[in-house]
Amino acid sequence: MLALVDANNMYVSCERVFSPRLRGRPVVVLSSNDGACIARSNEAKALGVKMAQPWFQVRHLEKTQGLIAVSANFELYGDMSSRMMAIEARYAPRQEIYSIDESFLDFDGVRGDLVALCRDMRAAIWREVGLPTCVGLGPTKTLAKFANHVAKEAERKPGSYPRHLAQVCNVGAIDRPALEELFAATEVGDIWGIGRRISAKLNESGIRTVRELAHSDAAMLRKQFSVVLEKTLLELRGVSCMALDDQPEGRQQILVSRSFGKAVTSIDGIVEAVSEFAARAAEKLRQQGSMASAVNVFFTTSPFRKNDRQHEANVTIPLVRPTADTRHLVGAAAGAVHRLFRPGFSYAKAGVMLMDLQAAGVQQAELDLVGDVEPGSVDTVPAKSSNQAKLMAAMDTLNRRFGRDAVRIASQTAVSNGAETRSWSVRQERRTPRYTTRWAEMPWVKC
DNA sequence: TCTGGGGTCCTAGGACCC
DNA sequence: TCTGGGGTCCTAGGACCC
Repeated sequence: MLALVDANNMYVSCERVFSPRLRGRPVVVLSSNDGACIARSNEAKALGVKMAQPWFQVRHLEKTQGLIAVSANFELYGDMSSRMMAIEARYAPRQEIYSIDESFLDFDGVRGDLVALCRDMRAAIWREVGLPTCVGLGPTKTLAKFANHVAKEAERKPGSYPRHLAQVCNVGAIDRPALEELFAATEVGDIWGIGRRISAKLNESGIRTVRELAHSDAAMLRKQFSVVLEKTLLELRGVSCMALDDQPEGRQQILVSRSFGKAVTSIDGIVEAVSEFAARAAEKLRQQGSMASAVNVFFTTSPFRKNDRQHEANVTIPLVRPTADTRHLVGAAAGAVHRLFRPGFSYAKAGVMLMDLQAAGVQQAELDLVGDVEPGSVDTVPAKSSNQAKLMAAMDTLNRRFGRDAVRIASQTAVSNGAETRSWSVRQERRTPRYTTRWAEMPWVKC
C-alpha cells in the first residue's frame, strides 16, 4: 500500500507558522518580482484567485477583501520541507520525495491500521513543524494521488463527501459502489498525469469523469493518446505501472532562469545576469557531483508586451570537455551573450541550462590533435582538473560561510562608471525573514 | 507600470548504418 | 510498370508535474 502525503497550500502554510496574523485570512505567495500568485490559501481560492494569476489582476482585493500577499521565501520553504520529509520517513520503510511538499511512502511490510498510523503522522507533522497535511492511501501511485485529492476536497467542502474521508483517505478500504461514486464525481482533469490538453481531448471523445475513463478501453487510449494515458488507466484499476523511486539519480539538467526586475537593454546587463545564473547553476552542478558537457543560454524580450519588438536568443554551446568549473561555464555563457546580443531590444528574462550531465570523476582521456604538448604530458590533464576541483570546493566553502558571491567571477558584476549595476535583479518587496536558516533572522519570542 | 521557476517523459521524424 | 527491410541515435517539440 502506498501513501501520498502532501502539505496543504504549502507556501502559505509555511508563512502562517511564523505569522499568526495570516491564519484564517486570504493569503497568496508571489513569484519572483512579485509577478504572479504561486500559492493560495483556501480563503484566497474562495475569492477566485487562480494559480499563476498575475498579481496586478487581483491586487484590488487587498483593499476590498483583505487579501494579503507575501513574496516567495524559498529558503524558508525548502528548510520546512526537509523537516517535514524527515518526520514522514519515520513512518514507512521507503520514501520517495516527489516535490517540495509531497512524498510517496511505501508501507509494504507494515502491519496494523494504516489509516490510524497516517493520522498519527499528520499529528506529528503538525506538532513538530506546524504544517497541515493530507494523506491519500491506495495500491498504486495514481490511486494514492486520487485518495489524497479526495482527502483534501472532503476537508475543504465538508458537505459534499463522507466525513471519514477527510484528511486521511484510503481508497483500498472503500467498497466498489462507493468508489464508483467518487470516480463519477471527479473530472478526468483532476487525475495525476491528465492536464488541460488531454482532458479537453478526452471530453471530445465523451469521457468527462474518472468513472468513464476507468471503464474505457486501454488499447484504444494507447492508440488515440499515448502509452502514458494507458498507464494512468491501468493504475486507476489498481495495476501498478509506476514504481516508487526512493534512490533518485542526480538531475539530468540544471536550469537557472529569472525574469528581470526591470527591462535590460545593455549587453553589460545581460552578461551580468547570465554570468550570475551560470555561477548558480555551477554550484548546483557540483552539489550533485556532476559535470556538464553543454551549456544552453537564452535571453528574451517579453511576449506580453505586444508593442515591443520581439527577440529571442537561444543557443547551446558544446564544451570541449565536461566541466564543473564555474570559470569555464561562466565563460562559455558570457561568450554566447556577446555573439547573440542585439542592441535595441528590451530584454525581460534570461536563463542558463547545464546539459548532458555526467558523474564527476569519470574523466575521459583526451586525444591531442594539436600536437603542441610534449609526449608523456597527458598526465597533466588529471592533475590540472584536480586543482580545478579544489579551487571550486574552496569557492563553495567560502560562499557558504560568508554569503553568496563572497567569491565570484568578475563578469557576475558588471561595472559601469565605477558603480555596480545589477539592474536585472528581482524585486521582492514583501519577503518574510528566513526564520529557520539565518541566525540574524530568527524569530523573537517576547516573555 | 505589472504575467514564475524549476523539472520529467514520450513521440515523431530525420540521418545514418548494413 | 516495378526501387528492401531491418536497425540505432539524435533532436525538437509537446505533454505533463509542482
